[in-house]
Amino acid sequence: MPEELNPAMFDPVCPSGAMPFQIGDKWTAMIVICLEHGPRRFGELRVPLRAVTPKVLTETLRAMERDGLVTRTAYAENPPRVEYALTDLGRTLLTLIEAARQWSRAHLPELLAAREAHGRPTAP
Amino acid sequence: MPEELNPAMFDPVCPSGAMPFQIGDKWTAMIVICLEHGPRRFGELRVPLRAVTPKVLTETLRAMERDGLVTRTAYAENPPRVEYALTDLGRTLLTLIEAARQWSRAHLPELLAAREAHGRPTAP
DNA sequence: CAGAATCCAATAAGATACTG
DNA sequence: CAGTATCTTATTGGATTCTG
Repeated sequence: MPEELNPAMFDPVCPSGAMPFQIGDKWTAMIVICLEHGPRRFGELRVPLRAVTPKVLTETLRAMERDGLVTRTAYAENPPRVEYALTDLGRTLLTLIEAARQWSRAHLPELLAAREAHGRPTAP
Repeated sequence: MPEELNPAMFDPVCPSGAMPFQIGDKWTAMIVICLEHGPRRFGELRVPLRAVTPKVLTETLRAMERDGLVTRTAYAENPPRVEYALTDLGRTLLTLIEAARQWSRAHLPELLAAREAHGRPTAP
């Protein structure tokens, strides 16, 4: 069973917002990363993804389920418990995410520098 | 000097719209691919990208220029001529694009099948 | 706990027309 | 040719509130 998710996993210092690519929609890649080491409950995902409203998180998870990237398992308990897990297909995205991360480590600083340099001349 | 760009390069049969990832904004990856084998003029890019309005194409190219992905060279001629070319940084995106294409070849059919299967039960 | 329902704001993008 | 200028629309995402 996996450890608890680090609340600061996707903090602003993590430049995921500046990356020039996106897997699925805005939160898909982060969800995949959260599920990498085992299933997670809805509330668990909300910890590192506290910037996402439950509505959007639900929408994203439903879309991922529809695309065969995650499974949703609801246990008939009280209080309710729902677990999300990566499918084999969803797991294949990890390779791509890792490639994106490697690109970022290697080249994102250069991109951001270029953005800075071009941002200044047009700034008021 | 490169051949002319194939107008059908990104036709609807090309599932780029269904891919669960995106490099830059909507048209960035296609522009990178168009520039892979050498510089291209604005009008040349409009051939395979005829679904893009000049406004959006300009915006995308400007953003890419700002991020150091392409260079823009305007020749003081009449009629005017402008050429866009990949920078070294822009060229590094080709690796990532190729990774995305490989993922698609390997797994996109499965994703689309899952989407089909889940789409039917909820359809009215 | 795991969401559903409703409403709203921001952004992206397309249509259209015009110009140095 | 290579854009610019407006305008309008569509899509996302977020805020807020409520519930089985």
